[in-house]
Amino acid sequence: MESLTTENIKKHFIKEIENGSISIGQKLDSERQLSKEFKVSRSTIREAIRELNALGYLDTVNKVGTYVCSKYLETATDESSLKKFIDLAPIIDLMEVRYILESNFVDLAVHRAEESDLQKISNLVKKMKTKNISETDYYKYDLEFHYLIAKSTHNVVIVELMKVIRDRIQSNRELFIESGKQTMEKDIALFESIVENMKLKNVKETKKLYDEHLRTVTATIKGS
Amino acid sequence: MESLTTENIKKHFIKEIENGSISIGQKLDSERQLSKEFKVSRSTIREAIRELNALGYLDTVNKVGTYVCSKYLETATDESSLKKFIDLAPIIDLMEVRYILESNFVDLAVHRAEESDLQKISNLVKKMKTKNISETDYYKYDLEFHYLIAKSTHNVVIVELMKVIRDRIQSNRELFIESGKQTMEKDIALFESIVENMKLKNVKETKKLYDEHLRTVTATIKGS
DNA sequence: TCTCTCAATTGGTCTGACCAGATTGAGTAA
DNA sequence: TTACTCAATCTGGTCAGACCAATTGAGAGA
Repeated sequence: MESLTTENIKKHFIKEIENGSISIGQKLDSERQLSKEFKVSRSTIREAIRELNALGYLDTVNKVGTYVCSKYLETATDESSLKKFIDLAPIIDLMEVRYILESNFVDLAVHRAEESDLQKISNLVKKMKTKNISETDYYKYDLEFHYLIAKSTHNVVIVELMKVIRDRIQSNRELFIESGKQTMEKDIALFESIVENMKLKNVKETKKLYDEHLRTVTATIKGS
Repeated sequence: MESLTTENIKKHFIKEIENGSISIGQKLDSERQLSKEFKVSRSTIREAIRELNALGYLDTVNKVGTYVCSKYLETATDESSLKKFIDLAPIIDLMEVRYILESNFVDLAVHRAEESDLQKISNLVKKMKTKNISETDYYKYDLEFHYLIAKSTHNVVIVELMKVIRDRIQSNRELFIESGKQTMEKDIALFESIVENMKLKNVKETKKLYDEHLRTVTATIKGS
């Protein structure tokens, strides 16, 4: 048998992961173990794992182990892929997509929201209410609210898209019009209603309220 | 000075490349040389280089050297970065997003479709009609149809998303159920009506027809 | 049964070595 | 001077064995 190269090992794992032989979240054997199994040195294994990390297939945790990436999005995203694309896209086009996505995934969110999701959203809204927050802070919380709703869909594509869209908006804050205290308070009340309706699994009402808020938000791009 | 980690080295090079301190095509020092410069072991340097290769920043040629990747700038803007993300996403999640997008951007498409867009769509439908095409070919044409509709929105984010979604579906064809001659013919008739209604700028009817087709399409994922 | 302790395990890094192909430059032949 | 040859050198790829610090899990002790 010919000896294996880093490239061979890499391809082997990609194949295994893509056809499902290794399932998402599964922990791989340790590097030392793998080097025995493949009869190569630990460095060869490590270099293959490094690449697969960069490619988003694996996620290695220091002193713990290497896992098939369930949250590959986080790793694959922040350096290269999706973010770069979103960051370069015209903000108008992006907001259009955002509106389409958000106004349509809200019902998925209601259906699939777990207790923990609702809890997080509740806590966020509470934070917005109790403190006399600044508009800048409010802005962040607002985006976070939308992101948490996205997370409740438990659809990784939606989550990841919303994450990078959120980041893009945050870093282009100057393009958006300030909300003003009045809108802020009105929105927070809206958030409360939304959470309550989500808890009651009241899809229709949640959707209506969410859409109302969305229209406010997306109408605040300067000059459009 | 604290000692450098693979992560540090990686970030260092990314920064240098992105701000242009290292120019494209330039050859890096040898691994042994770099390990001296950064005062780390060669393995650390190698692992950083491995990642940067996977991320598309560097290109290493066996026994020759490592070069700053000329492909880097190209890939940053085009779809390949996005592609990586889409290709890794669970197909179910992706189809959900696809459905949300498509069923909602169709009205944008009707509004914004230019003469040339309509022409292209027309031609495609004609091709599907006249020839006695195989199911495999039909499959491609179908995806192309959806893609052309997306293009008519003139929203680059939508176009890019649909492009990579289309490619992903095409390469995972086995996951979808064959349509059968009957569905095929029915669909082609549907396509014709859609084009005609687009030409008439009849948003409501187009949307209705398109949605009808979409439901057929997205219901054909095996085991869902 | 529960808590705490500690040794085994894990990934990250280091050193130093060998291989085989690529590069280069000095010396030879024209 | 010019063209060619070929060996010394350099390169990335791989290997073996070592140490570190954080994590983890099983066994000791309550």
